[in-house]
This record gives sequence, structure tokens and C-alpha cells, in this order.
Amino acid sequence: MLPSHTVENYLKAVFQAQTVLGPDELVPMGQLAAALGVVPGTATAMVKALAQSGLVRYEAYAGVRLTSAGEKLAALVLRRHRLIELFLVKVMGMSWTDVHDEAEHLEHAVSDRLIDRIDEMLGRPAVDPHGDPIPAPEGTVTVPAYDTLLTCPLHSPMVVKRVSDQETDFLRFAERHDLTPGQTVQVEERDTAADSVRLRGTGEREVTIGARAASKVLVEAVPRRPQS
Amino acid sequence: MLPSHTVENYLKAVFQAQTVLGPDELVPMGQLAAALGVVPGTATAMVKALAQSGLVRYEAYAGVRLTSAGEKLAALVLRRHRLIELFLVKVMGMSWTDVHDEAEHLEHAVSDRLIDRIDEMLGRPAVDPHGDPIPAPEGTVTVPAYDTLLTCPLHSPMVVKRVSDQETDFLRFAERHDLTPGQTVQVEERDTAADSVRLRGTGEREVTIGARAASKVLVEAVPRRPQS
DNA sequence: TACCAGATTTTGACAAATCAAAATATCAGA
DNA sequence: TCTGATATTTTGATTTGTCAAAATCTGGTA
Repeated sequence: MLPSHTVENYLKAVFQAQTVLGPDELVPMGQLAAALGVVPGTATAMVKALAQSGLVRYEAYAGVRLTSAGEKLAALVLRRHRLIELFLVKVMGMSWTDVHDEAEHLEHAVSDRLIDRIDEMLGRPAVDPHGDPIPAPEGTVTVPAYDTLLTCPLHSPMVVKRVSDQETDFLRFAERHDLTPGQTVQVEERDTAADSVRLRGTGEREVTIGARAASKVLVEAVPRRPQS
Repeated sequence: MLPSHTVENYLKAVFQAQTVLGPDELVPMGQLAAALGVVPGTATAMVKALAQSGLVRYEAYAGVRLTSAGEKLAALVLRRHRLIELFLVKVMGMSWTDVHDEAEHLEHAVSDRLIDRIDEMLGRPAVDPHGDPIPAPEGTVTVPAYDTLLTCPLHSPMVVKRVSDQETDFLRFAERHDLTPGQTVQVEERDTAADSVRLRGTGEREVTIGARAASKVLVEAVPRRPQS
């Protein structure tokens, strides 16, 4: 009765694709298949089964979307994933660049009891080491609407709130350029033609990064009174 | 190429049956199947595949035994299992009576890197919360030869070194009667006819337990100078 | 030595998850 | 409206791990 690892991974992938595409869009099968590393036919077959179980709504040739039951399940998988990531960083002393792959396996193996212990031990945190929000045990998530380095005001100090990529390589890049959650940056210039963004970070250092990279760094204006 | 969860479980089961039966005995298929909760035919099929992979030696109608490659792999699974158990008790504050089932899942999901961190964090321990020895990263195990409450000298203080059962119920029973590793007991009387053993434990409390239970509690004579 | 009880193996079937490749649908553009 | 490029679905096969039940083997006993 409990969903297999595979089912959990499908739900998680649909969930994440949905939050990128927006709540009313259907996730195309090709995209889902690519995210999961399977051929499209496999995704079709699996999604039909998920639809049978009432976890997704599937429209042939259109795409797939989670039902509220599926959404809850997916959020709980994500909850486990993100709590584990934070645990691995805070308690086990691992690097935030490395924990994703480990959590990818552990998220299917931990019991609810252990997850709750971890949650408690970490003080019921709201976000994981990448700034991704941790869903509540009830399966609800609140996603703060942040600017990105592509949309935020120029010449204005911003604090990094979230880095939206799981790839070790990108995370290491972000780390090298002081673009980890909590750090302060300021966008100096955007060049649409060159597809680039010039930043001034901690210690007056300057860097120019591509627009694609810039869009993955979510920021918020530094509050007037830092210690309110 | 890396062994599936199932393969790991089969190797582990053969390993543990082997250490009970003795090094030169073949593990009968029926026993293996029972340990894994599958029907005998399933075990036969799987064992044949393991033999193909060179992890076990299989003799039809006789039984199965690990090759040295299989033994190493099995020991590493056991290493993960036992380090996780100890971690759950020492770091996560779980009860030694509960950690077995959790570890049963996690042992297949943790990476070598994480296991090494855990090992390091725990100070490279030699035994798990039940006193079971933790195999070395090279796959070698040294099993100290202890007496049991069924074989140790009478009227002589003994310290509990190991409790050889994974069942929560039995472990809770042991805990209730102060038969956890580190505690001191003394056998007052054995009654072969009644199949029972009378003990005097911590705080002069007396208990009578069955021979089967007594044989699961491994002990060692209290050394003359406790702090040598 | 012949037979029986119990353990073991074999056989056939099944579910989950996958792929390759053929068939089909969709949509944009002429 | 027809057509072609692209996405999606179907079909048939494969792998892994399992069960049920029939067939077979083994070891002890008469």
C-alpha cells in the first residue's frame, strides 16, 4: 500500500516541475521522463498507474498534474529530503554542495519517527541548506516569492535567500562567488545582449555571471534595520 | 553491478546463519528462506544467481556458504547496520530496543562516505548497542568468544557483553531485567528439568528466566581490578 | 532393500519497472 | 486544409524478485 521508491520519485518530480511551470500547467510527459532519466514511454506507463491510484490527473497528449493526495505525498517526500540535507550539513558536518545525492537515497529509507527526531533536533527549521522551504508534516508548503539576481533592483544590497539548483557543480560555483544563503550581493549591471549580470559581493569582489545562473539565485532586499 | 538491496539481505542472512552454525557448515535452504521471509523456492533461485556471481558456493540439496568475496560484502552490510544502530542510540537518542528495524532500511541507503563520518563521529567503535561486533571497513570481524548465562560459572559476578537477539520484545525484556551490555549479573542456580536459570542482578533483584533466553545473553567474568 | 516423511528443486505465472522501436497524435506553417 | 516536425502513446520484450504447487531428492527406518 505504501508507495514504492519509484512512485515517490515520480510524485516528487511532478511536484517540482509543477512549481516551476505554475499551478495550472500540466507537466508534459517528455519533461517528466527527462527529469527522471527514463524514456518517455516508461513515464506514460507509470503515470497511468499513478492516475489509477488517484495520485495524479493525467490527460493523454497533454500532461500530468498531482491530485491533492499526490501533492501531499510529494510534499512529504520533499520534507524528508530537505530535513535530511539540513541534518547532514548541521549535524554530520557535510558540505551543502554534496548532500543532495545522499539525501536522494535516504529520503526513501527513513521512518516518520526518525524524521520527526531530526526535525526536533534541528529546531523545526523552515528551510534546508539551499534555502528551499521544508514542507510541514501535514504536507503543506509555503514558498516565499523572492526576486532573482535577474529581476531585483540594481545597486541595492540584497541578501541571498535561496539557490535553486541541486547540481554539485553549480553549488560549488555559487560558493566560490559568495552566493550562498545569507550572503549579501548587489547587482551592478545587467547586459541583455551579453546575457550577463555583473555583481559586487562580499569584500567588494566583482563577478560577472550568466543570466541562466543569475536566475537561480533568489534574493531579498536587505532590511533597513538589520537586527529588528 | 553493485548488489541490490535483496542481494545484500541474502548475503547478510547467510553470513549470520553461518556464524551460528559454525564455519564449516552449509546453511540449509529452508533456514535461509525462513530468515528472509520467502518461500524455499525463491531462496533456491536467488542463491543460484548469487553462485553465478561468485558470492556464494551452492551445493544442491546440501546448502549454501559464502565465498570470501561474499563474506566481505556481507560484513560490510553488517558494518553499516551496526554503525547505524549505534548512531541512532548515541546521537539520535533512540532506544536500543527500537533501532534494529530503522537500521534495516538505512543500511541499504547510506554511502560509504557517510558511514565513515558516522564511524569517525562515534570514535571508531568496536561494538553496537547490543554488543554485536562492528566489522572493519576491510570486511573483517573478530567475534570474542563469550560465555552465556547457560554456560558461565555459578555464583560468580559476570558482566553482560552482548545480547544476541534483534527482537524489540526480547530486548525490552532484557532491559526490564537489567540484562543490557555493561550490567552485572550472577547466576544463582540452573534447573535443567525446569529449563530455567535463576539470576541475581543489579540491586539484589532476583529473576528466573528460561534457558532459551539465558543462552542469548553473553557474559564475561568481572575482572579482579575493574579499572585496569 | 524398500519406503516414507520432510526438505529441496523445478516449473509456470505474476507484478513492477524498464527499454526499443513502431504507431499515432498534435500543432504550426504553407 | 494539408503536411511535416515533434511529442506522445503503444506494443512487445526484458530483468528482478517473488509465489504456488508439482516433482524430486535425501536420509532414516522397518
